[in-house]
Amino acid sequence: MAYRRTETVVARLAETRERIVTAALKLVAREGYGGAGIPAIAAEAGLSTGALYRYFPSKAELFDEVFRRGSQREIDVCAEAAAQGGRARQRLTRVVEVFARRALKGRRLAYALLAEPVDPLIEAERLRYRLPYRDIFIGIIEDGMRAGEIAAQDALLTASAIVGALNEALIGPLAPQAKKTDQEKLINGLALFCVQALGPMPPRKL
Amino acid sequence: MAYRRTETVVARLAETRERIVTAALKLVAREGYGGAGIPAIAAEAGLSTGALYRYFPSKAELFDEVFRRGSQREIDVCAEAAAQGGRARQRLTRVVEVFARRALKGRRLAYALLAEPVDPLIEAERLRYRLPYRDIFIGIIEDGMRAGEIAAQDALLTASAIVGALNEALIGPLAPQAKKTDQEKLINGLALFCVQALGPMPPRKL
DNA sequence: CAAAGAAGTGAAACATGTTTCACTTCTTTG
DNA sequence: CAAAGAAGTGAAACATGTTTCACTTCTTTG
Repeated sequence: MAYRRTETVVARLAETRERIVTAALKLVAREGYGGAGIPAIAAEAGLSTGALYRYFPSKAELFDEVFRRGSQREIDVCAEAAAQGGRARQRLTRVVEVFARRALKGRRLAYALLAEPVDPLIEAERLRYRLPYRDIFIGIIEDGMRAGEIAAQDALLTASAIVGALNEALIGPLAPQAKKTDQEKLINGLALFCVQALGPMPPRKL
Repeated sequence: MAYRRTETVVARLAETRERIVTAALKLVAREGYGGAGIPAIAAEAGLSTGALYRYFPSKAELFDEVFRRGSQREIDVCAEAAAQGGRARQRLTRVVEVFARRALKGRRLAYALLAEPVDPLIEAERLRYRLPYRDIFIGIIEDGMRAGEIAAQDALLTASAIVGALNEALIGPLAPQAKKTDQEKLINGLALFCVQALGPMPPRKL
């Protein structure tokens, strides 16, 4: 045998793979899906179209990773906000504020991740990355019910509705052609909406 | 001149046009967008692919009408539910119940109209038909604020969030592969969510 | 540095639709 | 029923990407 993947090569391969994902994310964040075709991504990553296919077997699989990468940080930050203790309503408020504030800061990418029309094939991947948010809310709601802070309810339903409410209310302001809105007002309004949707504090059991 | 569009012909043309829209709606409702390509729609309407293009200059324009047709009835029913008087919270509850109940009854079509991944080109058309719902909610909220029934708030924000909450909470149950859920519980849960999100009754002004 | 095995190239092939167009059929009129 | 104008046909052309592949370049080993 005359060739073996040496450590250096393996490292470079990993680095190239990484560069592809980064390039895709960059293009999506800058130009949306229109500017993020395979040849453009390959070029941005500094390699040929054909070579890209040594790293990802299809565009769908590449974008699975792109979404994971793009979403993971946001999800982590939200999860952290949720984990910081306090009562259910406080935690929910924190998460909503963090989520909305960050989305409004990285608008173009947030728009692509949440709402920009995209190929059906890829849409399926994107949809998957809503679930972690929903699960964060489910956790908060269940804790709140257990602690008697919020009335008994279907946590899955409430959590899904909150996710939908956040996304839909943000789509307008996130859209590339949106005129700028008062962000703090929007964030506070959204947090209030979500907290109120949980319903009033239930009467204390004796 | 040897040919003139006679009334009969005009009527038949209108009828054919109508048949195209109906065929498209039928295919979408039965098989989703995968089964609703131009040739399939033409065949279902009983004419050739080429002929269809005498009635609609492009697929996007055809689907604009398809969505209008598919949504208009629902929008009308919701608008009617909103118009039936009562206080803001009652009206909101009625609209949410009507909307959700009807969506759950015509599941496949509702799924296609609300959530099924679709070509970006067509997605843009579909998005447009969310606005009427939002506007219905805006009307209710503004009436409620004027009447002092609900606290001052950004009606656009609240209405958007409600639309998003309804859609997202329904997507799961509407998806073709969903296991069946307790519909009445879902409907009531959604209505409660939305009403509570409006916030508590404001203190009466003296 | 020759041999072997991978990785990289980029033009061409493919895939998957939508849309067009040369031709045919139908409808109307005188 | 001939002439004229539309409507209808459906195979072919187009459009718009993604994906492949014959070939080249690079890396490693003995």
